[in-house]
Amino acid sequence: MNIYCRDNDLILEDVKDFDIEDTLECGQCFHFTKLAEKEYELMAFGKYLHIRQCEDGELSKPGSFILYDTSMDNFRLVWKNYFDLDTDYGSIKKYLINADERLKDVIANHSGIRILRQDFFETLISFIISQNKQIPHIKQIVHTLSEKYGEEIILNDGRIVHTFPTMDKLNTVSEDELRECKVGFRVPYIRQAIHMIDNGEIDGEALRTLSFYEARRILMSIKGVGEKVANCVLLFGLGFTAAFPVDVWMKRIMEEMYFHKNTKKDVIEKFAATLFGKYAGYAQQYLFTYGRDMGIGK
DNA sequence: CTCCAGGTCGTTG
DNA sequence: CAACGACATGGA
Repeated sequence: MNIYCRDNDLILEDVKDFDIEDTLECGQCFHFTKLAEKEYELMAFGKYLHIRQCEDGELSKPGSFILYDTSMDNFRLVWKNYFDLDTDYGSIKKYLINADERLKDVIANHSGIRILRQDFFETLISFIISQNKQIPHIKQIVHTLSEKYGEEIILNDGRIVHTFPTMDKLNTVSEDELRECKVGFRVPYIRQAIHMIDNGEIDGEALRTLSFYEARRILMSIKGVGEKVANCVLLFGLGFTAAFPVDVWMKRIMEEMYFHKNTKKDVIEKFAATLFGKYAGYAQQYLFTYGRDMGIGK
């Protein structure tokens, strides 16, 4: 990967295994807006990013991206890690294809997916909201929460965008105010999660140092956080790449590919842990997107 | 109008 | 343990 500045923009060239659309649209994050083909704006870690993936041939090398109005410091501090750009996806793909040859086609379908390394708090709240909701609804609620309680960022053109609210800010929001954001029956879940973080029972940085199962056990002590939501938080918000969230889609896909019969979620999860090991989380995201694309299971 | 959504909880068999 | 309805809200 080559990096250089051009005016106020940052140019990335020769980035392997990265497609901005694959990565943002695969259901792992919710706080972004599509501006045009392969062009997005997004907020994370209190920062705003306008990014465009170049057409092949537009710049001297393929796999090029323009990060508008972004400094090298900002990139190194936030976006490099957010997009997981230090991870070699080539070797991960080899590992997964070695585990099961059929993953070759599954990965080829959306080979530019990367597992975003997102903020713990935002991931936790977003996936508590996600239960029994469709992705567009989740995005809508995350945007509403941000507009009401996030920090303002004033862009160069004068437009105002909002970051996802901090834990301290959401901690001051009443039940009724939360309900106005359309989170419905999840209000007490969100409030309990915030409370447990506020009083120190839950600490994102501390969770990172624990074993996968220990960290998950603690996350699931939050009412409203079950195995699936906990696994999403572990994978997308805490860097546990072995986590394998099994939702309705994954259940259908795994049943179709491996079990050929109705199978319980925890059985599927154990099977995936055995087959895909430390990279189960990556496999999950390739499989999820593949299955959704193919419309597996109606 | 009915059904269901990147689920989880509490209650019954 | 396994099965099942409830839960807010919005879109098909």
